[in-house]
Amino acid sequence: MKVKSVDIARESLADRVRQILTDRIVDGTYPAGTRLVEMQIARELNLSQAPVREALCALEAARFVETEPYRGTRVRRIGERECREAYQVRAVLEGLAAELGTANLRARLRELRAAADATLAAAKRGEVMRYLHHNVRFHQMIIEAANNEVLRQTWESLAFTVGARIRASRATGDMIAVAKEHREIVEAVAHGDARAVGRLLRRHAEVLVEGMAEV
Amino acid sequence: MKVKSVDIARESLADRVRQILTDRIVDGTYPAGTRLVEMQIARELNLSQAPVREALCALEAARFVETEPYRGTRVRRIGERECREAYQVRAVLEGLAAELGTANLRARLRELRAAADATLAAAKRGEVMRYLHHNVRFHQMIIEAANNEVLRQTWESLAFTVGARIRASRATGDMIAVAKEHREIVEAVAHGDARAVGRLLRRHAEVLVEGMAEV
DNA sequence: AGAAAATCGATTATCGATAATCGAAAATAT
DNA sequence: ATATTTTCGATTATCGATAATCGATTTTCT
Repeated sequence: MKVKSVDIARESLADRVRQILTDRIVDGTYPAGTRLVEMQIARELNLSQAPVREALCALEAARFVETEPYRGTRVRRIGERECREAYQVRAVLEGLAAELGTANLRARLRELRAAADATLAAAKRGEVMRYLHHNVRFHQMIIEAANNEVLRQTWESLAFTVGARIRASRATGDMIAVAKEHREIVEAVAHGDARAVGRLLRRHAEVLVEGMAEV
Repeated sequence: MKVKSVDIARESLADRVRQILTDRIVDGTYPAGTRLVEMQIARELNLSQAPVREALCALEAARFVETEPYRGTRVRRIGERECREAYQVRAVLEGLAAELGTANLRARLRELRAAADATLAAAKRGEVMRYLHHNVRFHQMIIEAANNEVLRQTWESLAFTVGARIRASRATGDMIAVAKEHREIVEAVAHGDARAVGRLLRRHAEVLVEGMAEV
């Protein structure tokens, strides 16, 4: 009988490689522009080129990296323009989410308000990472309330574009102002005013776009 | 001096495979649920497993197919619900495009109107394929006018979900009604009324959702 | 010296073969 | 006869090696 080492591996090697590379890109170990050389990574992780290549293929699809034929793969660089564009798209997606999901959201009002409060609290204390965490959570709740899987995935596909830029720019400028807007949004949800929620979310994203500095 | 044969092959094998498989999925050669066996395809095209596998990876990312570890890949089946969801998302994307791009669009009003007219003409003659073609073209023009690359790509990523369902359901019900709405939209563009264009487009997509029958 | 051509090292793209895994069918046990 | 285990064929996942291509460097020619 074969004993599976510890069976931590229910996933394929390629999946694990993908996860590792994703982490490194997100946490800044591989900054924008870094070349990802297949055999280098393969040797480091003690495996062959194939699973690495597959992981890179997935990362390219998620637009984390760019690949040119015979020229290799590098971590994608996200410009101010692209980030602005992504914010505009996200804004309407969240606006839609609001109109679809305000009713559901109202049922979980307590939770939503908690997220908003946590965001504000972190902002006031200047705890950037915590602030970002709760901020994401707040928006995520809104998206999930819409109960529209296509919407959720589409929204998530923009997360990297937006997130990378935020981290890069350290644009934590007016965290407090942003967090306060969350409370406004919570109030609109409490009143069940879907249109208002949508409008606030769209404006919310627009403000963030304005507040973005060039790097 | 090197003469590049005819440079028909500037793309990798994997790219070509991807194109071939995409075509077959879109044109119905591989209906939903069809298994895509790597070595089978490789033998048919006289190449090894690797490029086929890479192509499948790309198709999975585009959500044309689904892959389960050690269980293979099959053409994705798109349900009524998912299609409805995709339409809702598309609707707000086009609404955004309208508000961003109505000014640009106005400059190309003649072209837009031509597309709308062609759609209506095809609808009246019952030429389904031509109708679909011009219909897509019309919406594409609106998206492109917005001059927002993230928006364009996001919109395009929904094309399969929506298109597959349309072909499957043969839901050509009220082509004429749809085409007539296009003319309304053209008029709003002519007046430069971005808000109205946005509203019309959102309603436009909603109507299509209603008109969708279960298969 | 300066431009064109040949060479070279590094890396990707592809190949052919093997290992791992799955589902179903066959064999065995109760 | 039914339930459990074993075997088997098919297919995916991974490997190691080779071919193709690229950019830079060196060489050659004028």
